Amino acid sequence: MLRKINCFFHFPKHVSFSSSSNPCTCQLPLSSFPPSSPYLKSLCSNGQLGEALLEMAFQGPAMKFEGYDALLNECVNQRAIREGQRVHAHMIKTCYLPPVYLWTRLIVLYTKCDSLCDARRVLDEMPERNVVSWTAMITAYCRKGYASEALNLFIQMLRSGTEPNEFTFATVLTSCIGPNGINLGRQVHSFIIKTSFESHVYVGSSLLDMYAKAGRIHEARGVFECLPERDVVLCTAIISGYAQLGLDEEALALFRRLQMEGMSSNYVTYASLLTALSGLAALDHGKQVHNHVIRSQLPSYVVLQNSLIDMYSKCGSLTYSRRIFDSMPERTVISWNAVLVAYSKHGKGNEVVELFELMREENEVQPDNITILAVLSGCSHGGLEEKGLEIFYEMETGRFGVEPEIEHYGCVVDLLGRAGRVSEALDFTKKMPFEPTAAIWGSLLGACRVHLNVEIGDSVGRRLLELEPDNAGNYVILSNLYAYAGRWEAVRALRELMKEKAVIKEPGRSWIELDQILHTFHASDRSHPRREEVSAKVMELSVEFKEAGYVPDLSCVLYDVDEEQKEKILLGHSEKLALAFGLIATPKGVPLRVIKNLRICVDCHNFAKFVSKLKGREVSLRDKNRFHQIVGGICSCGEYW
DNA sequence: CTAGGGTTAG
Repeated sequence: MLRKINCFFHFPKHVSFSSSSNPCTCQLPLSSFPPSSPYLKSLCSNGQLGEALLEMAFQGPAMKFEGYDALLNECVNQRAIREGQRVHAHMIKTCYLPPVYLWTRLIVLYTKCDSLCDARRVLDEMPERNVVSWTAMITAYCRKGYASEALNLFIQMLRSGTEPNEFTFATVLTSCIGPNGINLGRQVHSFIIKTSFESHVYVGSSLLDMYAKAGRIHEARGVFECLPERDVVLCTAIISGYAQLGLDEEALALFRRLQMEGMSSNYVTYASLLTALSGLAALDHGKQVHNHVIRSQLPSYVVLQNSLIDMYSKCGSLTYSRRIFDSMPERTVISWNAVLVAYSKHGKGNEVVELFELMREENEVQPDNITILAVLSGCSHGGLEEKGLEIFYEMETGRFGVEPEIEHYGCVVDLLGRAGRVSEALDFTKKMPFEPTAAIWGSLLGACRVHLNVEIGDSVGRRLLELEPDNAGNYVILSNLYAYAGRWEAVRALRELMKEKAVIKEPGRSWIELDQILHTFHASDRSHPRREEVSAKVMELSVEFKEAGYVPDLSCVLYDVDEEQKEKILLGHSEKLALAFGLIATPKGVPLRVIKNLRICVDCHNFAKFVSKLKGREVSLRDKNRFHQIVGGICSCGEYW
């Protein structure tokens, strides 16, 4: 209605203006009034999409490029798909022939409104396409995770003779992520070199990320070093590349170097850095990053807060972890998962269950498969097998909206095995709808070792060795079990088999952080400046502990040497070195926080209990899977890990 | 008009 009034107001003015240039205009019928593009544009820029659509209807076939452009622009801004469809329909009805630009705006509109089919239809039906139209569609497929559609379309684009540009390359490479995409990615890389886009930062970041995510970190680094220009995203990509591969020291070192060279950081950079610090359990560094984040008054980014939750928990500080979680103005499922995992790894089963109940009560975010995994493994580590089973059966009814996957079944096997219900666990693996993985057999074997079930352990262990002949850990556990049972012949046979298959054990490393320095120890590495002193201290402790009842567990040594040698090997284990160093280098009563890259061995676990009891230190040991919080000789793991 | 890096688990 408003428009009509306006129209009449404008009428006389318009006629007088037009008549001066073209005297015939005043006789034209009403429908051919020259349209008021500025008016339509102002409606659009005010966000009055409804009014603007009325104006469009009023103008009918007189609609011009500017009007459509303004309308589509605002539809994109508002993600207004229905309104956009009306504009689209109007073009068709009035036989308007849009230029490529407008067709492309339609594609963009549909992709931003998650209507990829509509977008694709436009692309297929428009009379001609340019690089932007193709790229917009490819980008949409990439973002939605439709990698093969994206790549097919890219190929179709090349066949059509359209030259890709830097936008196309930056986006299409994100669909070459993963082991299968790498070959195609290399081809795209050579194409990029041929077309001279290889020094473009956006293209470079994408390329780098592709190599990093395929585990080809040297190639990623090569791309990084060759780029003439660097920005935050590129620097973050290489740092997170290292961090995601567990190359935490490299990530940290590179961050330091780049920072000295003047790199700017943003919240993504910090999140990636925190991932590396979590891996290293570098609490002092982590706190420094946290302080920096607070001081620089960054807005509250959920992603960054999530990283902080994880960092504190993996550095052993559950309190801080929870504090971050509680202070967050908004949380995603990842925030909940991170804090659930935190409690789970610390063996706090009750807290896990409590928090999960709170999550369901608040009902702001829906649990996902990882949530349930964290809860189940929390119940397992926390000794709540009945509760865990209850939750698993509830999951099977579909109550959480998450379908049970093989990992969930694995948790139940772990749960039953840990509770000593080993044969039930074995039955469960037979009944579950998945083929058991090596991890599941491994957890069952662990249960057999702890509960000394040689019969099941024997058959499970054999299957496991067939399935995973290269994993040294399996040989160790099975050998432990045979040793407990006094089956020395079997121990020997296992050792032969290991030699035959040339299984290489990943070297065990342990470290401890003192004043922002990580002191790393390794059984056969003598590079630490105080290494001699540390070894002497271990010997001294061993003597002292033996008087108090410590008996070295020689079954932890797989080498075929005499007992004296075995004991010597045990005393060289990296965990003991790190503990001894902690005792030497910190004042009495200070808790010791030791991190190990592998599972901790039974003997070292025992040794640590003596440290806590006889030396009056709380010992926090983080191994590959979980935390061992040892106070007064009692460990939070309940002797099962 | 079209583009790159990120947090939980394993």
